[in-house]
Amino acid sequence: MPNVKLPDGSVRSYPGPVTVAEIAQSIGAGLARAALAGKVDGRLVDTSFRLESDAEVAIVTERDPEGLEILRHSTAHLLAQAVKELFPEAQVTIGPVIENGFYYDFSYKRPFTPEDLVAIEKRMAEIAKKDLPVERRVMSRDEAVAFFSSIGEKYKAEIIASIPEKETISLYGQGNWVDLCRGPHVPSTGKLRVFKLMRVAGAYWRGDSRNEMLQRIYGTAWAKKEELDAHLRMLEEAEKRDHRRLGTQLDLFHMQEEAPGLVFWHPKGWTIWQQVEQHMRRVYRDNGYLEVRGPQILERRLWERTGHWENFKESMFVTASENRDYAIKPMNCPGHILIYNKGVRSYRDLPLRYGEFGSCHRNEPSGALHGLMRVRGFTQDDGHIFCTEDQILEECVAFTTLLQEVYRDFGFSEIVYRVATRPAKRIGSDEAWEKSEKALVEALQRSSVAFTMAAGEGAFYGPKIEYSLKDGIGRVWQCGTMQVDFSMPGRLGAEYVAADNARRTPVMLHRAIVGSMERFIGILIEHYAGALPLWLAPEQVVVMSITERQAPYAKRVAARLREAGFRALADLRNEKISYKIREHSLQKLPYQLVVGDKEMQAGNVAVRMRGGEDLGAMSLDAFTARLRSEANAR
RNA sequence: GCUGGUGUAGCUCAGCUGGUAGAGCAACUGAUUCGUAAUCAGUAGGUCGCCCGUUCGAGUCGGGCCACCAGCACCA
Repeated sequence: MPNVKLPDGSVRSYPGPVTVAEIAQSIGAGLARAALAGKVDGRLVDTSFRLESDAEVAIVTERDPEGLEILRHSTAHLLAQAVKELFPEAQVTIGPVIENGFYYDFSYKRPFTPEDLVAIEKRMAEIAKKDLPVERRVMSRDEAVAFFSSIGEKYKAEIIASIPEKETISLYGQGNWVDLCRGPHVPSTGKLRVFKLMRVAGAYWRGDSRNEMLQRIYGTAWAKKEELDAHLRMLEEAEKRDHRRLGTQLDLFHMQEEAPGLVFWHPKGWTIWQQVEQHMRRVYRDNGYLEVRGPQILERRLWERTGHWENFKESMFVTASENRDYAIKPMNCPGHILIYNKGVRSYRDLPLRYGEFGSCHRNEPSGALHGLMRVRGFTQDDGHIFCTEDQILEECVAFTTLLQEVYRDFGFSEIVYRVATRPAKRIGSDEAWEKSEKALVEALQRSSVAFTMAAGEGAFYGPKIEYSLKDGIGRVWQCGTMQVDFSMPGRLGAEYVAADNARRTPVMLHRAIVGSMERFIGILIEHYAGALPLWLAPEQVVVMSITERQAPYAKRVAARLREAGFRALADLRNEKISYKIREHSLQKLPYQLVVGDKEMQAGNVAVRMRGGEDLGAMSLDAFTARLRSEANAR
């Protein structure tokens, strides 16, 4: 006689064992219809789940986040069923839920085409309409392996065979289609109404590039049609913000075949770069960093000593001269150690902080290249802090604070923190790893921020904190990093004289805030959809004459703005004012000044802001004061 | 690197079954001198990604390569 406690605190008693569906029905017919699953004592179950004893029960509907996930998961099954009906020879593998949707991987003799997708989606809708009941059953592991082998699903059999022997396996069936699955699932296919297949792409079996490549079909699924439409609109919006597209439209940079993965910065793009670089240079200066500059090319033997040759020689650009081999630097730290090594360092000099806008080249695989986001030639705001073990914590805390300030300057308020720990392929002692991982964790705890652990994702020479920022449309970009390195200073012979006059090896901290300048500018472009804030905008003000009569005045106004330190230009073309406004609006200039006879006579400018707001006429001094305060505010 | 797709004027794109290229915008010239998101007219602009092949003839068909796009793998 189970007593069921509902989320509102009320308790209902049932005469005997009762299913989640029956509980929903007893509460109301509407809830019974909406029920997708149940939550019994915090555990998600099917609506067919039968309670034998007292429990806390919640009915999960599409309004719950878990409900949406179940909907998506069941839609992945629906996809697999449709594919098997249309292409019986296809083999199923896995079909998990991902952000905004799901995918399912298939093995098939040929790739699926866009036309196939249309047919599959149609079949999915047909199956959903039949409202087939979804039924769960359990088997022992060996039975399940035998079952999937018997129906020719060798990938499924392989997955199940890797599950521990004792576990029971749940299967879900709808119509004449059965899949291995932990569940839960919706009670019937009729619950699946709002979905859309998005694309096909290759994906390796079990995520390993040595394995066979499968066909992955991506889809999206939602509770309501309006949500799907909103999602599709968001994708369109993201496409409009694409930095590659805006880079062309706003004439910021370009890339071309002769230099894959390398950037040609145009005058306007380079102006943005300079704003970012000058800002970061101020950050170095104001926080105890000394700016340095190392050479682009260093001898191969040096990279052998650092361990990079062994780990990354495939992705280093190499060159030779006379009898010696060189590599174009893929990172700046060895150069900084060589600078450190010139001269005897005392413990009194530590922490010693070097910063460089270091230009690096890495021969990234062709398939990885992506606009400014993944390039072969990039520039890091790379800093290295030489310190003692006792100073690590303090430096990490200070760096985290600094990074938060810089991200705020650039307009990013949300930061995601992760600590990446020792990978399988690594150098250095376990004690050193232990100690440095601890220091990173403690630094974040001291900074009072929430963080997650990423086991095995550290660099080969040390663990790291990864700092990611969230952009204007919610995407997360990893930019900043703080890495402890107990190995490289020793490998390159760095040392300092301690208080007891002994020679010790310093710890090196690798740190970056914006990371790659190229990528960060790409992120800025997308974050602001090209409409950069005043201090970053490549062109800040345009002065537009209405007729030729105001040309000399417009020129003078633009010149005075430039003298005041702003990036101003004059548009004196013989075009209608509305034409000029349209052009400069498309170029996303923050301010447009209209000067006609009225303004010229009064010595004023008529101010139009980006977005169309008309601020009316004001004196040039008043306008300059406004610009100054806006630019300083960041 | 792997799977699939794409590559035509500065940009966006059209060009059916092979018969030596077309539009809009931009550019240039002229007219217009105009008050808050496109004035009118004219002109010029292309080794159709590159190489090889099939053919009387290739932007179009076949092969190879390159680059880009999506995803996977990778990312010191």
